[in-house]
Amino acid sequence: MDNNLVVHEQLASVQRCSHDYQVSCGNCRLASICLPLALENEDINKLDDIIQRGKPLQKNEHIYREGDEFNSVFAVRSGTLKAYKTTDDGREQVTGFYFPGEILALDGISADIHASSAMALETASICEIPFDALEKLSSALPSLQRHFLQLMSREITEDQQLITLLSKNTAEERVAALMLGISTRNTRRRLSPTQFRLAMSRLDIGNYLGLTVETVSRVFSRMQKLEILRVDNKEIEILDTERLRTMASLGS
Amino acid sequence: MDNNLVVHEQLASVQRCSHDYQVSCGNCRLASICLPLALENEDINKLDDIIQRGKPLQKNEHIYREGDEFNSVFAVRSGTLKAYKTTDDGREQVTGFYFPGEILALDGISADIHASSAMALETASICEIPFDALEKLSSALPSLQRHFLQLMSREITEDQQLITLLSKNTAEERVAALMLGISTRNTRRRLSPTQFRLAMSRLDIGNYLGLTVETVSRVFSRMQKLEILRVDNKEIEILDTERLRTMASLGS
DNA sequence: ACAATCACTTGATACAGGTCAATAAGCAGA
DNA sequence: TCTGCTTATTGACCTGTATCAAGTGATTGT
Repeated sequence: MDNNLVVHEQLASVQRCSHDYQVSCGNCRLASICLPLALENEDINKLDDIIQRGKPLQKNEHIYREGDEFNSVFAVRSGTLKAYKTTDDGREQVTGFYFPGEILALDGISADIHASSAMALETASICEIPFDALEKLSSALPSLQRHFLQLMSREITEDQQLITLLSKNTAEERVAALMLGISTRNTRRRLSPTQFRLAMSRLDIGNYLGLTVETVSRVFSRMQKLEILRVDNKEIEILDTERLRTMASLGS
Repeated sequence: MDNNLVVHEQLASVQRCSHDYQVSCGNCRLASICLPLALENEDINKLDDIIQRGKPLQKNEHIYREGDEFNSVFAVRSGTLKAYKTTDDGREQVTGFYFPGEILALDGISADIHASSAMALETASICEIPFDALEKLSSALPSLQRHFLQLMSREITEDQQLITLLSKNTAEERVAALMLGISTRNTRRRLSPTQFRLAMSRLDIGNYLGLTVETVSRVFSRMQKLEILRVDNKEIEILDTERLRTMASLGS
């Protein structure tokens, strides 16, 4: 319990830094994993000029909704977001979770209309990057063009991994893979790879992984019993990364 | 039976046209749905200059394999291909089928290594587009840059649709959606939307849709009994597009 | 501080689709 | 044309996860 509090405080303080409206790409601690990656200082300023920083989003607020006109892509500065589509019969499909440094709305480029909705799972701040300006700047800066194409390609490979997960893996394997994924992304962001708070509900997790809430809950309970995870509501501690990894890659 | 033969002949003759090695983007009948889309005549020639056309691939030949160095993307000129990944435990996950006019290997950009393998499901011819040259040309031709980004974005939205399909839909709905998808793509390519020959095996279909061969086979049989499809081995005729559509969108 | 609502857990039961098995129909090579 | 091999179909049975149901624990707004 006390432990959890400590983690909260760490997370909160780290995130508070970047809540600063005046932050620029040049001094953003996420620059090394976000769009500016691979840009020279001088070029970062050019990118900086086109980026708009708005006021933080509250929990459950949308950045954009499916069907909205597409004008910008968005970088997460702090907080966690989910992207989701609404199916013809009104149900929801979560297509991804987005953490600081990651880019949203890449699926809107194809039809000039957002193909999914994006909602904050907790208080979050984002950078808006007008797409027209980004395109122009990309033409002039080959390394930015290259990096942006790589980001899009990464989105494709990640979607394909999810496809494989949904198509081939058991409930246990899916949950294990998600926990490992979050752990890895935390490492990149210099946060603890073994202790974190899930911003998303069991419903969102289940929805993302193609499982019901009940199944997700049962898997968590089972993993706790096996002493692979410690689960205290949204607070997760990975106790045995090795066994978790084995579990995720089909117990081979 | 006789009917099927006629369809074969039509397909074969259409494909024979584009088997011509000397074809250029300017006179390729797929120009309107492929990369040249949105380019002026003069610019098409520039694109043409960087494209390499090789000799046709035989059935089961690979264009590239997962892990190969990434240098080019590929456009399908004729035939059908599948892209697939091999999972850690050695199983296969088909991530997509590719028809004439469609672009493969977009998932290789992110890590400069092909993230999947691509195999011909029947005799096929392809255009190789060296990526470095395409990047340079894109910087100079905004409409090419835009179109290429749109292609990548389309790949993302298509993957997301597959994610939804795998996560939410029954076996019947998945197969129905695939048949409709092929029908739609055939329309774009000015082929019959109601009669076609599947280049892929039941195994590939099942693999793509997260189902076993047996289930795919049973679904086909059921749809035949309901007089929605006529199935004669790989030959498919859609008898009732409306009911097929209802089936695909969750019987609502 | 208190409802009232919402999120999560756990158990009992049902069913879609997987697995195993046997057969039939295509197809490639001799 | 025959042979052997691969692919597809069909049936019987089994299992993992959904569904339904009940209860407990969080969170939110007043």
